[in-house]
Amino acid sequence: MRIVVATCTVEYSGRLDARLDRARRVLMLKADGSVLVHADGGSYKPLNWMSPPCSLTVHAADTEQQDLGIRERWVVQHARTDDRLVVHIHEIHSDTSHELGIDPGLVKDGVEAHLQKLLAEQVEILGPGHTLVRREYPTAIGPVDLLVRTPDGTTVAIEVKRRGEIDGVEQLTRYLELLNRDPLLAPVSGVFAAQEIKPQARLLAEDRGIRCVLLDYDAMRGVDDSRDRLF
Amino acid sequence: MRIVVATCTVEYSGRLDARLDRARRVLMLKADGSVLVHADGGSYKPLNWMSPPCSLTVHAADTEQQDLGIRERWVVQHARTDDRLVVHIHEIHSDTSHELGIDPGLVKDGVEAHLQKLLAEQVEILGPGHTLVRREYPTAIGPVDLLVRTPDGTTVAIEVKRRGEIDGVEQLTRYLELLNRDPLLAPVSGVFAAQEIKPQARLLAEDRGIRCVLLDYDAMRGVDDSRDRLF
DNA sequence: TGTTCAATGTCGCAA
DNA sequence: TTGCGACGTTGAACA
Repeated sequence: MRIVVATCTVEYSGRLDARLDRARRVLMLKADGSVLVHADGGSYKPLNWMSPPCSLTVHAADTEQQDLGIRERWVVQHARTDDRLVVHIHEIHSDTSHELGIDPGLVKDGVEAHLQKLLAEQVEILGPGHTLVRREYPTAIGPVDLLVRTPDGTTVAIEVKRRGEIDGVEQLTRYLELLNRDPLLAPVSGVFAAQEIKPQARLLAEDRGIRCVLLDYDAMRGVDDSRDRLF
Repeated sequence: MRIVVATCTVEYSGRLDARLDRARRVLMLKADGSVLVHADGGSYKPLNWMSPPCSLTVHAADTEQQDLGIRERWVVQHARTDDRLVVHIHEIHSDTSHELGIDPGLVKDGVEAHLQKLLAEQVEILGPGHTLVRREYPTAIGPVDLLVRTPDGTTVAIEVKRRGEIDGVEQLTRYLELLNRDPLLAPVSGVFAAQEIKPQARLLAEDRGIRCVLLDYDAMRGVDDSRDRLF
């Protein structure tokens, strides 16, 4: 990893054209050839960047560029697409390199897949006597998260989300429309299950006869843990 | 902007829980308090981070932590939410600070708006005798990209996208539903026009009687260029 | 390799 | 502030 603090201008062309006027910035050059241009603010997203696979070539400035105060011209070319980043180096304030080695990587807990798995195992959260038909029930427009049967034999399609918003309700609505065309399944009702449900999503869901269920991840995980201890 | 190269472990808790085991990484501390944890690979996204507004407090390691080889404990707390990032510093390899000033920011030039403009000018792409009613035709739920009339007088609502996905079909469906309530316009048919249409989006569109049209951006731009030369 | 869907998405605009 | 759509989305899982 090489880190350069430099006064520079940057041009990107590829999926769009964009440019950064002259200013002091941090350039992060990673071992895989990728380049990040960061300012002292904004979020984690760089102002501009090139993703791997790509390669950096450094050119000395020609006379005309030198007259403009440019010392070097860095061209970062993507390996497969015609995306290209050009950095004009006016002045280098710092230039250091560091060996980092391979990172062990991020370990995550609490994503949607976990929620879905836990709910599949604790399907009685939806109501007494509910049984799981299957997870990821396939349809022509994609898999339904969970398909469940109630004690009276009704089929229920369940959409699981971490955060329930309108697009999740739309998604479930599409599934329900499709599933209800199947005479072997119909009538299929819907449940929108999430850790958090936005008011507008709840409104839309209930307007369409879809039941909303709030999930308590910690409690569900607690049940899961205690089962682990039992068996 | 402070840049620290350190051997560290990192823990995040907030919208989910995540942890990074001990390794050498780059920590970028921005002027607004935000922190980025970068490895020597991946893309522009950090392994872990905290977005502003947030604040960093540094604690000396207690005896137990010192025994584990930890020298400092950095706590980055988000100002409004309970998102928190904890960095355990085992060893600092480099620690530098740089004044960058305020960045003039990125100047962009978009593509999607251009596609819409080109199609408005070349509306015959949709079929012979088609004429433009107007671009950005206003409705209660937002403007329709293009409204067009066929030779037999039928009205057509067109949604233009660079990449046609399910969201775009949903959007057009909502417009069509609304437009078809207007007795002066109805019946209004729909066209989903994009440089690229995903199979599932095409399936959904056609199921709803919406025609799909692939746009050739380069060809359309070519026509535009040759017109520029003519007139 | 291509497609689909989640994401600590982030970002920007408008009501 | 919230909602909504676009993004050079990125990233991962799966066919």
